[in-house]
Amino acid sequence: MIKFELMTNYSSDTEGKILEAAKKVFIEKGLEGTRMQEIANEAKINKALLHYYYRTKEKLFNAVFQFAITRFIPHIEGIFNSDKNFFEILEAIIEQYITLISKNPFIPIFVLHEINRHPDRLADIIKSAGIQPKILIEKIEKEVEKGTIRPVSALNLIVNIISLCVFPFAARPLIQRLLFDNDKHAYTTFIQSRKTEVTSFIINAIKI
Amino acid sequence: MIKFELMTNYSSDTEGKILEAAKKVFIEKGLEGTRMQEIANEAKINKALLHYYYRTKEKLFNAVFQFAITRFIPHIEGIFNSDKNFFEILEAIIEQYITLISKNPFIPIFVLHEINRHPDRLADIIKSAGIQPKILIEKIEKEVEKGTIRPVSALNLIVNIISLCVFPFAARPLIQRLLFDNDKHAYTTFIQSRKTEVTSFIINAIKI
DNA sequence: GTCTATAAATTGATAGAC
DNA sequence: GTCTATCAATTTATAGAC
Repeated sequence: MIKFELMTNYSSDTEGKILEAAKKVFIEKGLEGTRMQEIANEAKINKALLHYYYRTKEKLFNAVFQFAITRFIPHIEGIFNSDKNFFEILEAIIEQYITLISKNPFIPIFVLHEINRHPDRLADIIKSAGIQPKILIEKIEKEVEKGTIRPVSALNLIVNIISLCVFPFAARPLIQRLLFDNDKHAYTTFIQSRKTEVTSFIINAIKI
Repeated sequence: MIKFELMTNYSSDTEGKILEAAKKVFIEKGLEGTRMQEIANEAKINKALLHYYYRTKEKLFNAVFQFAITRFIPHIEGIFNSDKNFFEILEAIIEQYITLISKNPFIPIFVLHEINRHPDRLADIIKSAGIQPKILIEKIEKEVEKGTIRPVSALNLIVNIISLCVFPFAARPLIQRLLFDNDKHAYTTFIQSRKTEVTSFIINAIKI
């Protein structure tokens, strides 16, 4: 019989409970806004037990931060291996990315805040994550050469795509209050509508 | 002779030094990441003097937060009173907004983080700031009726404009490292290029 | 592994002299 | 108004029993 530890990939159930609790609290409140006691409460264990599994607050935070980065940076490798054309690839990336962040809506503001506080933390993670923006840049420049899209700056286009996908999550309180009279459901519906709205906006901006 | 207090609009020079120091530290490190001692050092005064002018950390923070909000929300009233057409208005808004934030590049991530931590702080400030998104919404919808621009969703267009202007500042460490090999100057040049890049991107996206 | 109790360090805020 | 000294509360981290 398969043990629970193997299924969850944690070496113990308690360790898993701690990490899940830490994710919830750290991502919502940030490194300096989080109290170890609150994580312990969330995990329904004792505070001393946190330090038994993760010796310091810093180490526990690093585990959460690494997780958050993987949810923040879009995974687009698989999409290029399909037989889609450039516009269909764009559509797939945007749809997947907004869907991903919808499931972790606090990730953007958490990551943005923490990398501004400690930019050095990024250096190591970027290497281990193996991010390759060059592939996407070349893809865009090739489309420009082919004449499929306008002669846009590849870097600007990439930043535009990510901006349009991510920013509405980071600015949720502002958008919800100013544009939707603090109506939570209206905001959520709006976000979902952007999967197609952002796609058509970008395609109109770059198509010949 | 005009006194220094009148010129700076502070009731004393010390009060001004404190507020300037508080802006610098709070905006860079956030409410919970800031130590009163650090503000005192920055202002080159004693810690007790902070509490003499602003009784609590919270009150000092509120003063900084209110300032930050005024630098974060674009001021577009004047632009509508000119004889510009819709595309020229768009261009002016984007150019002014990116210029404004370039002068206060840490404001976006500060404001976004703090309004996520304490969304209730927004309610009061929004009222006193007198922001009117309805004017812009109606302006966009009128252009759609006239047939000047595509039938876009006004709310999505507004969010798109702000996203494209603000996000690159909030994500600076990520963009600078991933796309510019951590070259500070390359990033700055890129940001300036966006004044025209974002404008033409949006115009292409919405023009008939 | 898990707990209670407590140490040790940090930090917001105040008292009181000048 | 400005300072030194200190309080009081919070919070990370550890010691030690079970």
